[in-house]
Amino acid sequence: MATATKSEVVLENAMARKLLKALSDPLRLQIIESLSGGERCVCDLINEIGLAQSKISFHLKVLKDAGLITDRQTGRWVYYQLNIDSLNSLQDWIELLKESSQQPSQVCK
Amino acid sequence: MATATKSEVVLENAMARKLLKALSDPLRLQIIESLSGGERCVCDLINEIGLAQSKISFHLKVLKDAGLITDRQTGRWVYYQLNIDSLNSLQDWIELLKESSQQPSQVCK
DNA sequence: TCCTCATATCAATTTATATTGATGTATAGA
DNA sequence: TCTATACATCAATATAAATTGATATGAGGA
Repeated sequence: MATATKSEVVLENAMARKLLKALSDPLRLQIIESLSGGERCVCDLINEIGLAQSKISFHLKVLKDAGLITDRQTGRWVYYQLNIDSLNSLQDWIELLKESSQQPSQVCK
Repeated sequence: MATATKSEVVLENAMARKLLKALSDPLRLQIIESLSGGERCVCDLINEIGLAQSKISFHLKVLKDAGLITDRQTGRWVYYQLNIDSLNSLQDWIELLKESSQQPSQVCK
């Protein structure tokens, strides 16, 4: 059983909000799923996904701002990688949701 | 270590897409977080969240269509509850993402 | 049957988000 | 220093999603 304090829960919620927002776009999910195979440079992502460079770049920024991915530059290339910590946070948040969610309601009348 | 086949992964992705989209709205998250305390009727949600009934109703529908919540009617009241299965699917999807994501990239040149 | 209450739905509008095509910036090599 | 390449950013536009206020549905009680 998880033992998060109230303020931890609030923090988790704020973080989950950002992460889920970033994950709500199909193209961003494609990027995420591609990165789930390991680190990739932007040029590879563009080839793999086959869409405009500015589009990919825009969505990479959204994902990065949300903390879902990290980047590292080497020469002219920028490599992106999934940020495992953010994925763990999301899993934790879901775990907390599940905890007491099966309790029956008060009856309305 | 998870052992999903390729087609299972594709299915997980399609499902994750729907769930994440539904979870991307702040008001829907509020509803979800409220339901994480247990089943609630719409009237309680409206009081708790303090927003227009049509708004709450609209977002409940989105969540229900995505499979995140289930409903049950009793008389004039409708009770909503989190669907644990959907939360489990989401956790599984995240788990798969994490699996080989830390592999280094091929070097570009 | 008529009225009220709980909830759902709808059309019009507003707001948020993504796309496009062009331009900017930094790096590396000639 | 000139050019090409990799990537980021921007302004304009297009698209999608949420909000609003009104109306509809359907259950229960008088």
